Amino acid sequence: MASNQQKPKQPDGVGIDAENVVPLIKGRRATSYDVARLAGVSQSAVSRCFKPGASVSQKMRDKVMKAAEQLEYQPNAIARGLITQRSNLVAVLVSGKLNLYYPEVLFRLTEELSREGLRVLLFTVDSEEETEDVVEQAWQFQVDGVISASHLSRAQYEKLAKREIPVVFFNRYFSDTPTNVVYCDPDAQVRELIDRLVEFGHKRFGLVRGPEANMVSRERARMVEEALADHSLSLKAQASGDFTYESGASALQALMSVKVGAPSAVICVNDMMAMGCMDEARHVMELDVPEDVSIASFDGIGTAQFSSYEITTIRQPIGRMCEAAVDLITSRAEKPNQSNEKRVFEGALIAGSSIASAPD
Amino acid sequence: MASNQQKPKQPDGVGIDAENVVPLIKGRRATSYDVARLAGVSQSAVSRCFKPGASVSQKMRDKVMKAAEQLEYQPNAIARGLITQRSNLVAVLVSGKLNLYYPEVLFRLTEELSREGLRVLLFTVDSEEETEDVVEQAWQFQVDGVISASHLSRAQYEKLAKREIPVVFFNRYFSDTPTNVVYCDPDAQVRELIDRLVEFGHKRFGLVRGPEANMVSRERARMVEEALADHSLSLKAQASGDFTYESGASALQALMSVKVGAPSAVICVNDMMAMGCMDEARHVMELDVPEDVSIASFDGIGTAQFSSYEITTIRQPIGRMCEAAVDLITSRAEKPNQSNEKRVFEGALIAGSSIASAPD
DNA sequence: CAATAGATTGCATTCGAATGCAATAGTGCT
DNA sequence: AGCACTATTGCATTCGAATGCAATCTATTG
Repeated sequence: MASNQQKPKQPDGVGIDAENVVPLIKGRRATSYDVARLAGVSQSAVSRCFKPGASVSQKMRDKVMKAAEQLEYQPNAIARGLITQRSNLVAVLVSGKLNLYYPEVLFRLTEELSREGLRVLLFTVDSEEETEDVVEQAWQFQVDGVISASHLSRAQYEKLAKREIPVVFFNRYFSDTPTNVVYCDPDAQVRELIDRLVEFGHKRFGLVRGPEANMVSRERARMVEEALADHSLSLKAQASGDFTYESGASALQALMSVKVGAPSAVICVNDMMAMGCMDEARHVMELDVPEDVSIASFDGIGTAQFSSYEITTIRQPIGRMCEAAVDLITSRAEKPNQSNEKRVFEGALIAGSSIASAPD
Repeated sequence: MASNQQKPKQPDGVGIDAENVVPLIKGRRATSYDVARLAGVSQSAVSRCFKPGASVSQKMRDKVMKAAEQLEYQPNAIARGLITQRSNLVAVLVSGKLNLYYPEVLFRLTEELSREGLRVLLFTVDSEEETEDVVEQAWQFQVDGVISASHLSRAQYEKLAKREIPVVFFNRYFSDTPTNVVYCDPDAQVRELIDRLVEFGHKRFGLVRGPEANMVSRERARMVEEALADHSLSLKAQASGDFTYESGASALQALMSVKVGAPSAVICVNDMMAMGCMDEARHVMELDVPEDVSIASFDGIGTAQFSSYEITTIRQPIGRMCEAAVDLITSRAEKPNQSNEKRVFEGALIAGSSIASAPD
């Protein structure tokens, strides 16, 4: 062991701290053995000094730390991961599409994870087909958990579950399979929003959905329809997009291109499409928002509150949701057999300037 | 070796493919030894089957692959990293601030890296002080390279360089230390932009900078000043922000709050601040853009082209820059001793609707 | 001062895959 | 069939840190 490097002729005696200063070969990392040799202790002692809560005397700790500093030693996370079976990596799956919701979630998650000593292994996923590759990669890297804010096919989810890798779904879930979920339920706020719009005299509602396969979109759409039904109203027009700005713009065209009875209020299932709608209305169709058409949506991303938009929207408490997601991961990483948990958060209706009384 | 699990009473003979179907204990990963046992071959054979270009017969490959599939075996990237000294991880440093330039770069980099079989270890860094931690983490994980689109202190850079970890600076560099750099040089487009503004009759220019310590901001500001000097003009007002929307909005207030001689054209060193300026002008100060004040900037992010903004800006070829960054990393990971390289790209002037003739 | 519990330390092994080297199998040719 | 090569395969070791267990040291108590 530790017989790499031509040994610098060291006396057999346990020369504490002798001139063992290994002439660090350029580019070669110092290992725990190097530190041990320099400090005149065993490798296990070095290992223990870097493990919080291990039984080490102060004298030992000082000696080792001094040597470690001299050699710029840092424990090798790869080797540690191999033996401990914990990589300290968490795979985070987001969509690569231009939907600014994702960066907000991603950066927040990164922050929260790093607070727990976990690093983010980032994957962008834009379709179910891609999930196979991603899951395989995550598995290869022995990630301690997976947080998915994007697609994750059921088959791949089950592969992870079977392998006992904690998975947390961020604002999405399978309706028929229990999983760990962090979810924002905007039901109450949807009612509040629709109430308000109805008070404003709106009767013709349009909806811009996401892809049919998307659960968040379906749920939000369902809530809108139910809230309308409470007022004995129903959707007059629908269109769908893919959560991007551009698709929101086209959707508005579709909704408004009817001869008569175009909606006076349009609800989009996310902010990004609402921004597209609003711009299309104002700058292409020359409609006033909110005078000619009211627009409201979901998410509460920063951009949608820029003063060009000020969209009335139902905000997700992203910060608390990210904390919860990380908490679910860490607790499951420690005790793998915990049952699934669903943490639900309320939304918050943000009053912007994108809704107003219905035109006559 | 491989003597975990109660051995299922297996005959000593080299039973090729006998009933060695290890009853995979739930949660335990299959290792190359498990596959080897089931296929009746050696562990090294399994390893070779998963190494592209290794010398393996077709018969062997079939046997191993069949067994691997049965056990859902995937090589363990951690163990592989330990022995090969390559982790296939690349640390990417971006700013966590709400500047939408970063997500664009990040997602694009992720895509390009994954094309090369590399994974992104994400770090958000918002100040020089944070870089120490980040570099230490990156080092612990034995990353194959670091791409920094955010802060990275010189001391930390040198630590990485000394350890022969390839580092690529994305659109930033130290003026006095050679490094690997991918950079967009907008010099020609700045001249073009200023020419155009001068033709439009502008004489009073304002500039919104970033933090003084930031190189990109300094360079862009210098180019603007030089281009103005070519027309015997100089800046009439300056303000600075931190690249965010909000700071752009405040900056505009500062620039315009003079009694007389407020600038008729404002250049921002990034799009995000330009969006803030524009919104502040239009929605708070009730100025028309571009009639009362022209606004132009740098970066060319998607959001700045939404029809509420359509900012005239100098776009960076982010796609090609990301490709270049990845290329620099991979080539250095293979041959560590290559000299530093700086790849410079031209910008492109995007004509938006945010500039017009100077008001009288 | 001896005895004993408790705190430290070192030894030896382990994690899972890659690889140099030696052994073996397979091929082509005369 | 015999020989010379080349293509495959297996053996044994390695990467760097963590950890159970045994050995040693320290402190406390009678």
